[in-house]
Amino acid sequence: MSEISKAYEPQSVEDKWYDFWLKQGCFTADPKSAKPAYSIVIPPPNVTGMLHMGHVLNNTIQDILSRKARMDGKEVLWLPGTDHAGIATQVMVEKQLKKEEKKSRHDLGREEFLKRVWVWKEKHGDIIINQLKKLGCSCDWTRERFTMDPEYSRCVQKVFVELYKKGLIYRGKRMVNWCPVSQTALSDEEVEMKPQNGFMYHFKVQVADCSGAVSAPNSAVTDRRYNESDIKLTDTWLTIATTRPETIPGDTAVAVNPKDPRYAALVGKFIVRPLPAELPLAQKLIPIVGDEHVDFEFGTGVLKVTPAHDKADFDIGTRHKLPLIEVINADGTMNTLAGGPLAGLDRFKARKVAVEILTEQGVMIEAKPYENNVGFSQRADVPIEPRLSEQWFLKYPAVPESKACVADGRMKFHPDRWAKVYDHWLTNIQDWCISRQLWWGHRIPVWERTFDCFSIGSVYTSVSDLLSISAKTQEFIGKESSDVVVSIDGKQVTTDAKKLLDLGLELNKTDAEVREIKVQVCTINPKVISALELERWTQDSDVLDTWFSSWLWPFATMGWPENTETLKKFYPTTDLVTGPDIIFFWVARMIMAGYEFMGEAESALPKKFALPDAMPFQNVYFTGIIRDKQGRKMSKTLGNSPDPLVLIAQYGADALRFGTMRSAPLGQDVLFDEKDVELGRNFCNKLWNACRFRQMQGGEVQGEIERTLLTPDDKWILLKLDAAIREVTIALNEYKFSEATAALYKFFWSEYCDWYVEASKASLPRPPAEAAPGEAPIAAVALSPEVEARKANTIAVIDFVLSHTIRLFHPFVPFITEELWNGMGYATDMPDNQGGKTIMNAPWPLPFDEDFKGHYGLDDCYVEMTDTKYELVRNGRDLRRAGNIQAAKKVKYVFKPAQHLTPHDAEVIKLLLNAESLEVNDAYQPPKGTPVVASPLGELFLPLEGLIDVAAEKIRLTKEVEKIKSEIVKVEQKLANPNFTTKVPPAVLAEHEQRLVEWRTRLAHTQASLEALG
RNA sequence: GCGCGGUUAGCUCAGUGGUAGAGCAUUACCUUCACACGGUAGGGGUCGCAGGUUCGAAACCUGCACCGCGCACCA
Repeated sequence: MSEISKAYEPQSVEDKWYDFWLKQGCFTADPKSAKPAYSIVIPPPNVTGMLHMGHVLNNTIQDILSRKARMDGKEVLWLPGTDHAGIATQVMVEKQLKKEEKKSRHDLGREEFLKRVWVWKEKHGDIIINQLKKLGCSCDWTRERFTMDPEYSRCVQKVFVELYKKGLIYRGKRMVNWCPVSQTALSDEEVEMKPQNGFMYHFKVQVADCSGAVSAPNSAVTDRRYNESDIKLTDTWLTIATTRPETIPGDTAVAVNPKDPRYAALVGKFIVRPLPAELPLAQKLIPIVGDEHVDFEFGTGVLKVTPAHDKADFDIGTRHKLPLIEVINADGTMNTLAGGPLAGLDRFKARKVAVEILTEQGVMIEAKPYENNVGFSQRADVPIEPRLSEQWFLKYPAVPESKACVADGRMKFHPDRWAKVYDHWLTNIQDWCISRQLWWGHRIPVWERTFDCFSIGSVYTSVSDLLSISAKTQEFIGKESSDVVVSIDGKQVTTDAKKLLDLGLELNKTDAEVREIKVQVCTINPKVISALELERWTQDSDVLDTWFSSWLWPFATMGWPENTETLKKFYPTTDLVTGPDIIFFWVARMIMAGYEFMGEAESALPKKFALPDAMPFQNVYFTGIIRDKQGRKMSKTLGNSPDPLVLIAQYGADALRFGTMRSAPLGQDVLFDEKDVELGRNFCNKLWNACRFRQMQGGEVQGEIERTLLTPDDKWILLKLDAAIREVTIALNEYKFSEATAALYKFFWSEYCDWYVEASKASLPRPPAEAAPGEAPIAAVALSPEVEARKANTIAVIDFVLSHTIRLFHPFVPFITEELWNGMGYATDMPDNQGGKTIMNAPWPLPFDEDFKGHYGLDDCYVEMTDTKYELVRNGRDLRRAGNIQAAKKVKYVFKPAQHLTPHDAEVIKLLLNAESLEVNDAYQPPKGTPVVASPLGELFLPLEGLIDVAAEKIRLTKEVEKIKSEIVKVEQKLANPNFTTKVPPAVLAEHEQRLVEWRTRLAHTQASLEALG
């Protein structure tokens, strides 16, 4: 800090120190260190992502925790990385491909397309990482991970094999949430319910009797064997309510509640389905079934059942063995089974057309505007389509352990109300659909081949034979059979099973129709894989949900499945900082994965990982969600999200960090306002200038404080510093970041700058004024030894306070504090690993112990005494108003002390009053009308010789008197109440009595001031 | 429907039973030699409503209203 600019300029400071920290390896965690470990894994941002305010909030908190831990002497690992964001990344590259080459991914083919994704990743994947660096994040970049790194991929696939082997992963045909835009299945968590304004359509259908009909349960509707002649249309019509008339062609029944007196008798009869209109009557007939699911209060009490396109209807269909008719394609268009006019139309267009057809038929009764909740694909923002398809599912592992660790408080959530949400989700947990019909992601490590049932036992005799694996590989499999899991028609078999014949026949003898069996091999063993591929086995084409890789993040990033030094040192991690919006997506799943793969929870893995408690982190801090000033969520479409990098360029990273922290209370959403960042900048500037003031006093860092020379003001600020250290430390321990910043702000601005710095000027003789141009330089005035000593001691106090303050601030505003730490010379006295090189490992300030306080005479009475002095000053300044005197104008005060006043205190009061002089006069007789304030220290007069507006001042003081009187009445009433005086704790009683005395004193003082005005 | 937050100064928010607070905004004055990204002094609140507990409630309890969120959903 050789050149001290008048205002802090972050641009010239931030990059310099970040480079320095990197070069010095300050962020690199050493697993061999003897220091206690502290670790955090970053919530990996999407590799396609750009830094937004949510990242700023989240990562600033992680950085504060990491930096604080380093100063606490911990060995810190903050492990960074990105995730591959399956859908988002694939869509982004597809868009680029379309734009630049007018091609789809199918034009390129899977392999070539994936090459393009990697090219994109190499080119743009580190954008967000570099942005995090701009923010000052002290991540160990040497350990940066990406969820598609080869080692990471192996972890994901290994985990898949393990879970497959345990029977927790299975493939099944289920109703899933289908996104017609991305054309993939989604998990339940990726579906967001949104209220939609639509219509509730009421239409009528005619009831038919069909006495001779056979409702063939398992046949497709087109195979129905009704005789047209057996069908008797009745006069009864039923009204059905639906929001989705386009699915009518997929209806295979109408359901009523069997207890509903209106309809119970109709169960067993049929209705004529109005769509597709062109079908012959016999094919339009669908049964009326009785099902308890139907709520007869709702709609008309008659429910159309579309088992292929609705989850609840699917269940009804299963109960009544209804056929399924799929009428909607994977892309959301209608297929030919939907009927001529609808076929080929988009589902929403088809809805309109269906309504038109029904209207033409004269069966449409009404369309009421209706708001209902529709599931939307979170990613593509279109309504999802429930769809029957074959997908991979996971039965969640280690659920009881995961529930217990949070419920019994071993893992703490901050704020803890999220524990309830977490528990509720785990209690109602459904199997996780983990397969995605995408190309970008971890391919499912399952190979499949279909065999003719009759060749089993004749051509193939054993499982390994079936796998057509050479003798050499067979041996390998024999050794590492845990690597290879084989299923035949979904049932796991052992690889060394010799009795394939029995196995195969047993599997198939129940159904003569089945002529083929499916054999699955789940493995990540490359030798086995190459053998399989040679034999035309095909790998499952699906990839895994991105969260199926990020749930392994806390240990897969640390070298698992090897038992690495890093894992030993840093797992389980200490804190996790994330948003509550991914509590199910990520947090809950990581906990389950931790128990499953790192702990004793029935893991098939080597016991080297069997940690007594394998939960992946001890504390989870849930941030709020950043909103704009109007409380709206920040979003790209609204354009209400400021670009953090623009803010950093404009105000500095420290300003952004401090401002964000100050306005982010624990667990509450944050309404972001650029004003907050401005506040941060102003704060940094204040810090800068306070240090600048110290620099202007000249001289080296003063390490030694001479206790005999301490003034009451010195003791006051040291005690305030002690309090600030306590407050900030406690706040950080409780994850109350806004409280910590508020405490720092108050201490530094309102106590140190506003009072101490000003008071200290009494001990710091002004440096000689600059000579005006053309004049001879003014010679420095020699100071007396006493004054020199006092000056040096004051500077020592300033250096002490600043060197502590800067450290307290470091986790919040790392750049400016590093600049000041070095620039002010506070680093020079310290050992290299204790702050000598960088403030990053300077020790975190500790509250003063009793010895320290005793040595320096830091008694709490100095706080009270000095507060009284400052209160007198505040009142004295207020006197200027009576004379309408400008703040800058120097005026003469007279002080009539009530007790001994040291010359130093008199000087301090004079300075703080910005007085031309302060005459201390025991015998002062003020002229009538002289404004005065009284305090326990004495009376302070501002002789104005008739300048004051007596009337206005009287009014003000009279109001003041009234206010004080009312306060006195309040306290008196309390004290007069025997209920109060007998029941209240003595301390509170004493406090009230004391307060009454104080108010009475104030009353006397104010009345004296009033009388003085005549 | 179930659950969870919130409601305090114009705005954003602290405040876990004992004198209602901060920042911003605002008013007046001030470029005084660390800082106008600053200083000094001020104005501004029956703490959402109604009950209850208590000597005492912004805080604890009950109910209600409104705002927001999550989960589950009825076609």
